[in-house]
Amino acid sequence: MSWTDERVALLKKLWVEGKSAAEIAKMLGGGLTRNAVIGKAHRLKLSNRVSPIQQNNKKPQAPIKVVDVKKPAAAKTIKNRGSGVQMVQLRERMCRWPHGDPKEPGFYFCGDEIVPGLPYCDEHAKVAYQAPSRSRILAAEDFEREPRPDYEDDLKEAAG
DNA sequence: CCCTGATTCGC
DNA sequence: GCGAATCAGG
Repeated sequence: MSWTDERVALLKKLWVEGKSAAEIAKMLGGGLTRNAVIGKAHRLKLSNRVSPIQQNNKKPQAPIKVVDVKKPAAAKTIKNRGSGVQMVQLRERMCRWPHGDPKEPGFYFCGDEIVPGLPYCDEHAKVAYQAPSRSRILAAEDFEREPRPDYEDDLKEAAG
């Protein structure tokens, strides 16, 4: 793949919209890497997007104030694990165990490494799946044989 | 360790 | 011109 007019146009558009280089690379496809995108953006002199590092000038989007995320005692009650992550930085492999009220500014997720197949880290998985019913044990054995991404039912069941 | 953009430099 | 490697920072 090369930089056709269309792809350059799309690059410009997305870049200006504030998408990250990695995101743009994926959207453009063709096996482009974020480096390629950045490099191209550079040559196009699109670099007016202030990198997070150079100076922390005004960002184009919402400033997402990280309001003083003090780790509540509850966080350490379970264990001193989980660095505590904001929703925006939550990744696929991060524990989704919530801390605090989602309506409150200091809300965050555990963020620790998850147990494969579960939305939680090992510690929180224990809490979430306490005293498993017989059916759950069977289900658990199931995704030990094969990873099962659709754990939504378990979430509902555990919550309810 | 996950991420961000910036820069360099051989191709 | 291109982009991987590297750098510098969150």
